[in-house]
Amino acid sequence: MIILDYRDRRPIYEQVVERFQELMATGVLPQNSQLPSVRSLAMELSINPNTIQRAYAELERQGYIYSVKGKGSFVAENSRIQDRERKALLSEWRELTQKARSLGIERQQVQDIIDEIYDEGGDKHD
Amino acid sequence: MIILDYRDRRPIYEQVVERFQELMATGVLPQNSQLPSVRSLAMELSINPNTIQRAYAELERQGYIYSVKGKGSFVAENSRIQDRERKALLSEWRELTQKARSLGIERQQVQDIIDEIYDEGGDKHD
DNA sequence: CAACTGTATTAATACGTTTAATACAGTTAT
DNA sequence: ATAACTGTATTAAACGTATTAATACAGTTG
Repeated sequence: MIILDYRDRRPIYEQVVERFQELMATGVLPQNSQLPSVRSLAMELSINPNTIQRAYAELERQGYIYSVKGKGSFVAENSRIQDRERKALLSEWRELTQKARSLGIERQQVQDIIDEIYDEGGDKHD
Repeated sequence: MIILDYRDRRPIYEQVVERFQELMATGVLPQNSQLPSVRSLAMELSINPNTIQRAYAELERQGYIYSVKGKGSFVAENSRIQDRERKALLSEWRELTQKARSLGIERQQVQDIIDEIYDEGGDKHD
């Protein structure tokens, strides 16, 4: 479920945060479903529990999960999460598109990529 | 010309590298034009010359500039630079677009942003 | 020769991440 | 109640990297 990339320069806890955000945004982790415990996930990834602790604390701070002492950590209300993720991504996407234009990339070129991705592209929708 | 963002978590030398790449890719710094000297730029940004030295070394390693002892540092052949920048950006753009689709963002929505940017958008072309 | 250029090197400092080792608090099943 | 889970908090050490500092050397230019 979680894969660490040690060549990635970003800290581990941040990779964990981002990965869980993806899993929640895509619905793989449904609302109120339980995350692995701090200690078990640390064991599984062969890292220190404190690092997972930090990742979970960050996820909770951002409203992605809620934690209950003695019980565990759970996915927060999903609709909000997906909405937030989409907005963040679209904002990033807009920036990058503007940069593309400023670099003189033709409209047709980005158009082709969109067609490619949205026509045949990866996984099916319902 | 160069602005440092100390809230940015990336190292200073990397910000300098990226900023110069932009200036070269957009043609603000034409081929063979001279970059500010290591010491003068360090002075201007109120940072250590070694940091600029590192940024320039990285730019040279990546083929963006060439340096001549006693003379200065200069922008390398520009066509290659712009080509490389475009390819790098398009690759990043494709990835982000795929992520958008996987998050369930509609084709029309990204289409609208493209239209917005490429129709009215920022600066004029020739 | 003076005043610029780039380049190299060594040391010290600072900072953030991660680990380690605990401890405490709440839940659950036996 | 006790063992075995959960989350949470804290302190210290280790480690890597970025940055600064202080030089030194080499080449160019007027």
